[in-house]
Amino acid sequence: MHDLKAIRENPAEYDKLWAKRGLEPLSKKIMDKDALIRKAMQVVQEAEAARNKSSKLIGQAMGKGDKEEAERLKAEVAGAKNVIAAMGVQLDGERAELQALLAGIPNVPFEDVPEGEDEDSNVELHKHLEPTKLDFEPKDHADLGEALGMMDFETAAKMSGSRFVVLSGKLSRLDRALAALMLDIQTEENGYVEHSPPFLVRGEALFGTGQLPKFEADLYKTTVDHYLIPTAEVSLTNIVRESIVDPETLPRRMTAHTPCFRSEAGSAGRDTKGMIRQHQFNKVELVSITRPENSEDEHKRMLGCAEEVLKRLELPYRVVELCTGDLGFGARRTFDIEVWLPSQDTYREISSISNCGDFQARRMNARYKHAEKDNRFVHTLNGSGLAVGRTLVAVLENYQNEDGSITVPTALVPYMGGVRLIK
RNA sequence: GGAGAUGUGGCCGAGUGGUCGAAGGCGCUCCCCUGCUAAGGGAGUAUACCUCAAAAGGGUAUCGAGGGUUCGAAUCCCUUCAUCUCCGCCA
Repeated sequence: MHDLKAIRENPAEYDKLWAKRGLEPLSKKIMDKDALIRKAMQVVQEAEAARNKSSKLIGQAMGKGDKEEAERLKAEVAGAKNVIAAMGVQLDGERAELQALLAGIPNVPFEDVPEGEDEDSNVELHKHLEPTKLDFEPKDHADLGEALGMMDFETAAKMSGSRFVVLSGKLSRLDRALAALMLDIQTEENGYVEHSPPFLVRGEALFGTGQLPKFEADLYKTTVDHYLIPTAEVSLTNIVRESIVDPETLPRRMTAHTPCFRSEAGSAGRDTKGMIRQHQFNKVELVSITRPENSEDEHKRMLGCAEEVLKRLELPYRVVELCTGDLGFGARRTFDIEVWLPSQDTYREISSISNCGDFQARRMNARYKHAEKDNRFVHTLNGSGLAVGRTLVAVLENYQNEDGSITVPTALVPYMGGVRLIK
C-alpha cells in the first residue's frame, strides 16, 4: 500500500518508478480521486458539525421543557442529515474506488534496481562453485526418485491429481533432514527464532502481505473463508500486524518450516514433470522486521543466511538481482538464489529474498515507536531459507551416481541417521 | 457443535439515550512544597483524518469491528470477531 501523502508531494517520482515496472502513470488518477474525496469530506464534516451543534441545543431545550424549540431544531437538523446521507454515500463510493486502485498498485523499486522488462535483464551478482560435472548422462530427479522407488507421482495423482507427490523411505527422511539442517542453521547461527504458525489464515492477513486482492487465483480457499498459506511469509509477517513494536526488539528475525499451498493458476504446461512446481511443498521461511534505515543491510544479511544452506550442502548456485520488470508485487528489491540442476543444464530458482520496505507494514498497520508520539511503519523482509522440495531436487541431481544411487552430502549425514548413500 | 457471560483511554474501572473523548483510581510527564524516608498540592497525559503556508486554532471520526434505529448512541437493535465458563466431541 502506498502513502497518499507521499504521492501527493511527489507524484512525478512515483510515476517514474512505476514506469520502471512497466506501469502507466497513475499519480494523476490517484490525486484527482483524492481531491474529490477531500472536498466531499469537508462538506460532510461541516454538515456533521451543524447536526451535532443543533442536537446539543435540542438536548438543552428538552431539559428546559421547551418542546416547541426542540421541534424547530429537529426540522433544522433534517436538512443537515440529508446532506450527510447523500454526500456520505458518494464519499464511501469514492473512497472504495481509491482504496481498490491503491491496493492493486505494486511497490516501487529502489532507485538502483537494474531496469528491464523481464528475467532476461536480471543481473548476476556472484556464483559459488562450478556447475557439477558428471561423467555420465545426468538423470533428472523424477527419474532418479522413481527408480529408487521413493518418489511416486502416479499414486499421488490418484488421490490428489497432478502436481503432487508421495515421497517415502530415505527420500522422505531426506526431506526432513534438509528442513532440520536449514532450521538449525537459521536458528543456531543466524539468530532467527523458530515459529510454528497457522497454515490457514484470513483474507486480511493475505491483504497485509500483498497476495490479496490481486492474486486470489493463485490461492486455495477453504469453505469457511480461510486460505491455505502460499508461503510462511504470510503467517510470520502478520505476527506484527496491527501492533506497535518495541524498537529495542528490532531487527526481529523469525523462521518457520511449513507446507506451502499454491494453486498455480495459469502455469499449466510449465514444469509439469517432477517436483519443481507442486501444489504443495515445504519451505523454511525467513522474515525480518526492521527499522527503515536498516532494511537494506538486513536484506544483504538475509541473502547470506540463505546462501549458507547451499554452501553447507556444497551445491553450485548463483545469485541474481531481479530487474524492475521481474519484481514481485510487494518488493522494492529482490535477490534470487538459483541452484544448478544438471538435468536441465541450467540454474533454477531455489530462493527469493525481498525487501518490501514499508509496503506490507502499511497494509497491515505494523509500526514501531520511533520517538515519543512518533510511531512509524516498520520495514519487512522475507526470503526462503530454503525451499525444501527444490533443495531435495538439487541434492538428488547433483549428488547422483551413475547407478542411480544418491550420495548424501556430508552436512546431511548426521541428519540422515548416518546414512551416506541412498539406493 | 450447544448454553451463557464479557469486550470502555497505557492499565484498572464507572457509565443503560442528551452538555461523554468519556467519572474515579493507578501509572507516566512537568511544576510547587517538604527535602532523610514516606507523604502532600497543582497542571498535563489517545489516535487518525480534514482545514490552515506553518504554528496556534477550528472541525470530523473512533468506547472490539461493521451495519441499523434516533434530532442525538459507549448506552437500544442486528451481524461479526475475540476472550472466559459449562456441556458435547476429538488428535
